[in-house]
Amino acid sequence: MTIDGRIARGDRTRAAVLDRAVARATEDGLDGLSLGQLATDLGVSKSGLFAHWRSKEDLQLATVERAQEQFLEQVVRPALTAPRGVRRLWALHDRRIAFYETDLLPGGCFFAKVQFEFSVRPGVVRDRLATTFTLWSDFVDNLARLAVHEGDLRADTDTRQLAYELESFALTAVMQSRLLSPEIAYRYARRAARDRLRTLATDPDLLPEDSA
Amino acid sequence: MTIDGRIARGDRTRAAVLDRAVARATEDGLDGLSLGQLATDLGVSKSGLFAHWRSKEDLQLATVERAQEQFLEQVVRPALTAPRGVRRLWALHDRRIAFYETDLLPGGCFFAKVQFEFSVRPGVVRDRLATTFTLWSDFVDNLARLAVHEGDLRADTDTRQLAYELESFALTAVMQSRLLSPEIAYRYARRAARDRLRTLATDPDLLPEDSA
DNA sequence: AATATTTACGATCGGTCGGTCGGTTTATTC
DNA sequence: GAATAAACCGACCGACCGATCGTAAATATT
Repeated sequence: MTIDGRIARGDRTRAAVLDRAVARATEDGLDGLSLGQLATDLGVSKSGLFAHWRSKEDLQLATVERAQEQFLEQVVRPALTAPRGVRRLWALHDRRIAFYETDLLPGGCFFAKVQFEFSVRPGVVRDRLATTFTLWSDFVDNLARLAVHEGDLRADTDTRQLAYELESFALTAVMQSRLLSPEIAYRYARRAARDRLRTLATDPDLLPEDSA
Repeated sequence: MTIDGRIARGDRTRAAVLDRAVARATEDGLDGLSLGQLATDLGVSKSGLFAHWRSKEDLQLATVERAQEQFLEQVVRPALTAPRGVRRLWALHDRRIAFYETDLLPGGCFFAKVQFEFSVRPGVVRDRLATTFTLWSDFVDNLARLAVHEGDLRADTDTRQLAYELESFALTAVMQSRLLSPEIAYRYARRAARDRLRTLATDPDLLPEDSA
């Protein structure tokens, strides 16, 4: 046990490992993740990892959970401070598609990468990813419902459908930005979301102009 | 050399290997693709593969090309027989999102899987994938331009943007169908595309009703 | 200071990977 | 039927993988 208020050594190690694991898995995937490389990166021994996690799959699961935490901290929570209504919805989408290409996480989108990696392989990791996806989708859905309630979106808006479409634009932007050009991909993703939100908005002028 | 009209032995082997490679890579990725497993599946020797391709990367490239051929043969070409105008555009999208979940290619979408796998890794394979993507995107763009010319879509339609959005819906459907539920994912993808096409169509009734 | 416990390490295991090599089989040509 | 060349195979290599184990160092408790 440890003294209250003081962080245990093991906890610090675990945190460092998982942060690094998220970064590496974003590039190489959760399967391509090499425990030896991961340990070398951090200057620790590979065998030490097995003291914290029983198997590679356990570490993969923990990595997914850590990535989810990062996402909630750095994307979801800041978006809650945005104005309100459809503007908040827009801010959330905009922050999301920009999130994975800037200084925050320059390696790309962890979830886009990993979701496709495990989409065809049943197991605990895939189940965990599905949970993450549902959680995010529900969050967007709730924000959209709120926007409807606040009068920014039309009353007959299918908020679940809207959440799906915003997800689609973000997902494609992440892929295209690497495969082709980030500028083009972002312009498409932003415009698509803005146009969609405008068609559902009670007042189209609530959304910013096309600043491409 | 071989007698005319008769297929060389090596050609048949190459074709069989690549077809199998596309299937396996769709599940495990192009990196996760094991040459030993691939050879065992086909009842050939692993070393024999190196007689046809110099390295694994060479085989990966050939696999991408084969997948593109399959896509052109089974998705693009049949769609050209569809009526015309916006209906043809719709038929193409519909066929595409259904393509990867039916008996045609039950393993999922090869390109969705592989594009994310190589989106962060520069190299010849990624360049080849970008080519494939551009080719597909241009094709949809051209069909959309044609639909404009035929009077089905509004004259001010941004066909390139439309191609991007249709791509987004298909991409997300492929991922969601595995991660969550195929039925739901397809309903979303179909509805999103239909709604989008309706907003751009000169006559919304050209598109079928929501048959969900 | 002595003890107990967590944490980390080096060495090593069995297994799989991509790739090589020498030799054998198969099909075609003369 | 001999000669030729493409196609193919089994055995093997070094490198790397995830995982195990006994032990040493660091920390906490007494």
